[in-house]
Amino acid sequence: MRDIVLLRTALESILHDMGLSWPEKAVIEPPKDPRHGDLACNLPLVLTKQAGLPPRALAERMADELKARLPEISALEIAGPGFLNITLAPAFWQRVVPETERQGAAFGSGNTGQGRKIQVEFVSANPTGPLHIGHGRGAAVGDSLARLLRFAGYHVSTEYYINDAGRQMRLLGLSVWLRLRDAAGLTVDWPDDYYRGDYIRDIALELWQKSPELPSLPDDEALDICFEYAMQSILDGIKADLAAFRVEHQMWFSERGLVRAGAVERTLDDLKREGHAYEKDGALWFATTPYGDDKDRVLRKSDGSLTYFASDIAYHADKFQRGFDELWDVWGADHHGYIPRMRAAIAALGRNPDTDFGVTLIQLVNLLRGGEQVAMSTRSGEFVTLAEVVDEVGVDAARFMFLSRKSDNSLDFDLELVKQRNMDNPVYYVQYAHARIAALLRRAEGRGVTLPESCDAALLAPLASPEELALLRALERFADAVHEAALARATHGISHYLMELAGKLHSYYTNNPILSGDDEALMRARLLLLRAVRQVLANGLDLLGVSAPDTM
RNA sequence: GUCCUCGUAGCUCAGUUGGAUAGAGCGACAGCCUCCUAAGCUGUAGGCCGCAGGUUCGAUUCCUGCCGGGGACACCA
Repeated sequence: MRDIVLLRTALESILHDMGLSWPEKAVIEPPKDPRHGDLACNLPLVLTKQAGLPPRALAERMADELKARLPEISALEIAGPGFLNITLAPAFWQRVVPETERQGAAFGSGNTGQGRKIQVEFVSANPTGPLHIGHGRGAAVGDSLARLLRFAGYHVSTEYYINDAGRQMRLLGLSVWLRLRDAAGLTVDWPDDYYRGDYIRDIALELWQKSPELPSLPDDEALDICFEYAMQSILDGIKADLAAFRVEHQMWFSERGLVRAGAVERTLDDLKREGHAYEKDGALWFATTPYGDDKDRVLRKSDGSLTYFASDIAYHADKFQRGFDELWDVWGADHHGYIPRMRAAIAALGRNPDTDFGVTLIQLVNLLRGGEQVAMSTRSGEFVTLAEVVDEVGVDAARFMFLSRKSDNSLDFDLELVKQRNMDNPVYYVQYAHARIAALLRRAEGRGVTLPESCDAALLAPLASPEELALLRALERFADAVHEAALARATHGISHYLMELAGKLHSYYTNNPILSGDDEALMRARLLLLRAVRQVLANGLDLLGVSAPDTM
């Protein structure tokens, strides 16, 4: 980042002096092939036309000016018709090390968000059963997105929306009630769609023990008690599972609370008043088509009951009223078709759906065990819960697996593979890099080598080999990776960055004896470099919610 | 049927505001521990970036069509 800013500033000032301006198409970036130097800048044809010079002459003029103005440049070549390949001196790159020391855990953080208030809503699973592996993916993605955005200078709030007002929840109460009646030896008419999991029976038995009088109560009353108890019990389980998965929701928001406060009715009134809603066939419709939806959507059914969509609009209106600039929702991919109507709702609320609202879709997780599909269905009760998976493979491996792939691609999650401690499981590769450095620093300390809290340029001067410069450059790129990932509202770039940094570290570690050399100044410089690498690995892993162990 | 999305090495996937010779890991093959953690390193092989057009000085990237995988299309949540 520093390097690009440096070069860009210099180039702009040169162009300015020539009476030219920076063209849109000109890019400064690290070349894919390191042989082309640290930075490559292309000079588009537009520029040569403006300058009235042939491409080669312009490139030469720019090169001369750059060399005169930037003492940091150690090599500069003109490649092809319009490429300037620039190499910066080691001293420039070495400055990143004291920067990691100064900033510590904050190194890499930035001000991409400029304090923008963004709310990330994720998981929000109906509390009708324990979280399964698919919820786990959404949990990891949402939680890490929040960590990333916070790190990048956004003001982030995380929230779980509890859908406790709908039909599914009545069905949950009924399922528990029927289980309880069954256990009490009363007659039971099983509907087709009740919840069958063992946890329903457990809840029913637990409740019966606490309230032995329950089977003799009238249906309505008993149902209410069953529902309340079951939901609370399941929510407690969900909270515990999320906590164990290192996932934090700052706010738990109840749909029922929203409905009871009259917020849904108020929102419907507002929509009607603004001309967004109309009556047809005895139902209340929301005109979403003007905003690009396929068809208009029902808000209140002809039987008088509200749709989920109606309360969801009220919910999003409520969020905006709470002062958020942007709402970011993490949804299951089956909500794909729901996005256009939600965007329409956002627009009807007077907000910009392009900038103030966004959705991350979480594709399906195919849970496998040794290549065999594991069946999942909440209703039938045959599923592997998040808690079971975490128990089997660990939080780190599970989170890293979820976060190293784009979330809108389906993911094969093979329990046997994720348990393995090899490169099928990249989390260990990254963690191992961290642990190796920690071990090395411990050993150095044991030998009486003490490192200063903060180092100066002279101490780092010995770092000049290609591998060392590659590591320094990689450290420099961390902030860029954070910036880009934050703008993309996706964390997989961080995982890939960490894999790359760890790879460079392992290679360096294997090929360069750190402690056994006889050049003490070099040894100290290398230890300082590695300490900086460890800091960046730890910072990156923390964004993913993965631990950075000192020993493995 | 309509819309969305994906298609990159044998496998799992990165990469693209259009730029030089397209990357990583796994798997395969060949090497490296009397030495700082071998959960590691080094090297080799492996590619019409789905196909066909278009825009451009330049396309894996943008546009159109087609083929193939996945998904969404309720007065469900």
